[in-house]
Amino acid sequence: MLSVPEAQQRLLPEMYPLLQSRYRILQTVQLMQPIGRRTLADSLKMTEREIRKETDILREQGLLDSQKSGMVCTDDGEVVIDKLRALVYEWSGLTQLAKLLENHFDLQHVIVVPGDYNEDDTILTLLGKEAAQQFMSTSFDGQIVAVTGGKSVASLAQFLHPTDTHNITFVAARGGIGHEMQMQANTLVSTFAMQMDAQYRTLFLPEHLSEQAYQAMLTEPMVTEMMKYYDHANCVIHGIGSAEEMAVRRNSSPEDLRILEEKGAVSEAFGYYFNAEGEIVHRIRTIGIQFEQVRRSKQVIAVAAGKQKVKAMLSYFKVAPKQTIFITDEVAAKAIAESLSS
Amino acid sequence: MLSVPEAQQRLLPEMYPLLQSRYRILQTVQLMQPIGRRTLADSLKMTEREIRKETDILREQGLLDSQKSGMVCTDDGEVVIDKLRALVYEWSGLTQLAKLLENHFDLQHVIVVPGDYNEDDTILTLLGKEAAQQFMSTSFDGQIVAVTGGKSVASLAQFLHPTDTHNITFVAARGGIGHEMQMQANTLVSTFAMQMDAQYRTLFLPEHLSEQAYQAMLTEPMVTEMMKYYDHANCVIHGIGSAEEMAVRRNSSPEDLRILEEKGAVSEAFGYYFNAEGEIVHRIRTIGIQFEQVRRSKQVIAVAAGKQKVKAMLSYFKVAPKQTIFITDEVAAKAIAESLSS
DNA sequence: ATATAGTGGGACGTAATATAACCCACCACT
DNA sequence: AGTGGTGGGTTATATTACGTCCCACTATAT
Repeated sequence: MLSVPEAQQRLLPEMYPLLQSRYRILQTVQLMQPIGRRTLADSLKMTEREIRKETDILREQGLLDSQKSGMVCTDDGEVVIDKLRALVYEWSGLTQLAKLLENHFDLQHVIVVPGDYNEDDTILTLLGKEAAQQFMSTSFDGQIVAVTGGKSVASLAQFLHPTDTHNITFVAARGGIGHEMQMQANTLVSTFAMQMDAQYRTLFLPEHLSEQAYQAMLTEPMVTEMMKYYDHANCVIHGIGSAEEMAVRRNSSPEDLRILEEKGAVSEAFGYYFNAEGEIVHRIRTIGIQFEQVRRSKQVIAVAAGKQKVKAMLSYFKVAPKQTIFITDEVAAKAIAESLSS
Repeated sequence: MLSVPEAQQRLLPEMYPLLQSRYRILQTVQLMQPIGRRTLADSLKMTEREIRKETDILREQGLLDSQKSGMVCTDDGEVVIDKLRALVYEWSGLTQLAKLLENHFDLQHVIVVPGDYNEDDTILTLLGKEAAQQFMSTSFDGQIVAVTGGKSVASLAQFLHPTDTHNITFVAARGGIGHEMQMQANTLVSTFAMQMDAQYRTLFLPEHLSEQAYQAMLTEPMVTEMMKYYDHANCVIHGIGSAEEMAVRRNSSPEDLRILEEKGAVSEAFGYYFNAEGEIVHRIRTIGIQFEQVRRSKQVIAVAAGKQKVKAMLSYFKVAPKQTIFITDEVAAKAIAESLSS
């Protein structure tokens, strides 16, 4: 039997793509407000005219407001976005995709965000929004949150805000001093903490330690303190990297690169490298959270998107903790689904 | 707070008239199938091109099928029509209109069908469909149904079909031999009975009897039998006429016409004439069901539509039995609502 | 058997609309 | 004070929608 929305879609087939595109526009305005026509058109890979036509209608409907500084989403607009999210995701097959991944990888929850991470600038923002929402909706007093680096994890920052929970502590999941300060764990924990009026602990350490230096560090007070935090972490927020990409970004030694290639490393997460079968084949020699500690954590939020990371995801999720909440984009999810069915 | 359909409508305001017109087309095809583009266009007062565009889409969606003899509604199409009826009526404000009349006239149920009885040929069919549905859904074994004449009542015929109830008897609510055989009570009861595999009783009598003839008739066996039926009628299906119209159609005597005008007759139902206050001011002198017998009937179905009958409706419903189910068209309902608010 | 009214599909010139690419005055930052 | 981004306006052009016929066919009624 047909449901009413199905019947409606049957009678008005052209409604579906229209709704989807208009929803996307309104959603993007909400995320990037205030924003102008041209910037919006660039961001969504649409023509200025198309944007103009749709925004005119949205403005007429009172979902959008045009100010001197650009277009902003009205309160009504936000309500509409919230109300229709489930419907749009359902129609786009995103819910089904999510369920598929959820079952296959045996994860707690999977959220698939519409669009292509590589094509659309707003996807990263969407990922962050969903992830932040997931995190905040389950946060509790005295929570200890381990956070890794990376663009995906960084995307949460703008959506974190103080909740009625207190005494949350963000800790950098790994020590490190890198080039891209903006994306580093140490930077992120301080940003996150600031957004949420919470505490944070950083760990500034060289990325690659010699065996002696490593052993020496283990007894340092600041390190033992961090280890204690790692042991009591209630939540881990992390990204998933493709092995090559990560190794290059960390400008690993030629020796390390050789080892990684030799051992068939495909994915990386919290300093561990996994091969295609999900086995740990290497670990960055630095202070950081242990995989076992991640496994014991009550909640794990994994954020990763983009087609280029599909292989890495397929590898890592062979061993990922079951309590993981995974947030990704449509393109990656579809690619995963395809590789599973073939 | 906004509901999902409301939010949808907010985001896609142009969807509403489109849905409405497309629904109307599909509905009309169902009622008049097989039907061609041009006939359909004439019937709906639309251009052929518009009909063509919409039917092309409907055909593509598998809701319609084009045969040599014309377009027909597929099974899927009928399902879609059923599923969306409530939604379309709701959006058109028909449900609200119906509730308004229901409350004001204190009736059991009011159904308002979209469109203008005078403009659109399909409205009569729609009225009949709804009325027939109401009747059949409440029919029971051994039911005695009194039926009057008129186009509105006749419209039920094509939608009546055998149900799992037995021993239904249709009886002509009034005796009569008129010109328009197709619309006469005697003709209708036989048609209704044939459609439903039921019994029927007719009463062929002159319309206007002299006092002596009337008194003589009362003792006739066929008349007394009918009287007994009237007394046990469980259901009355009738139309509502405007007084002038009816009097003319029945080519009443100049004397009667004078009396009617003098007494301010506005509406007519089962041979009774009512003035604007709903008081009985006249009665056709012929054998027929008594108003008191109608009042005692378990169910009363009144069918009447068209702007020209609004005054009559306003008059009759001042005294209509509370168990009446009233089926009318949008234009009439709106006119009534307006006259109530002013 | 034949006439006729009605059918779906096709075609075409025209009218209406959408489109892309600008310009402009203005504002908020830097 | 400069500069990049903003919404609004405009215009020639491309595209689509539209109304209106024509055609071959068929089912029904005469």
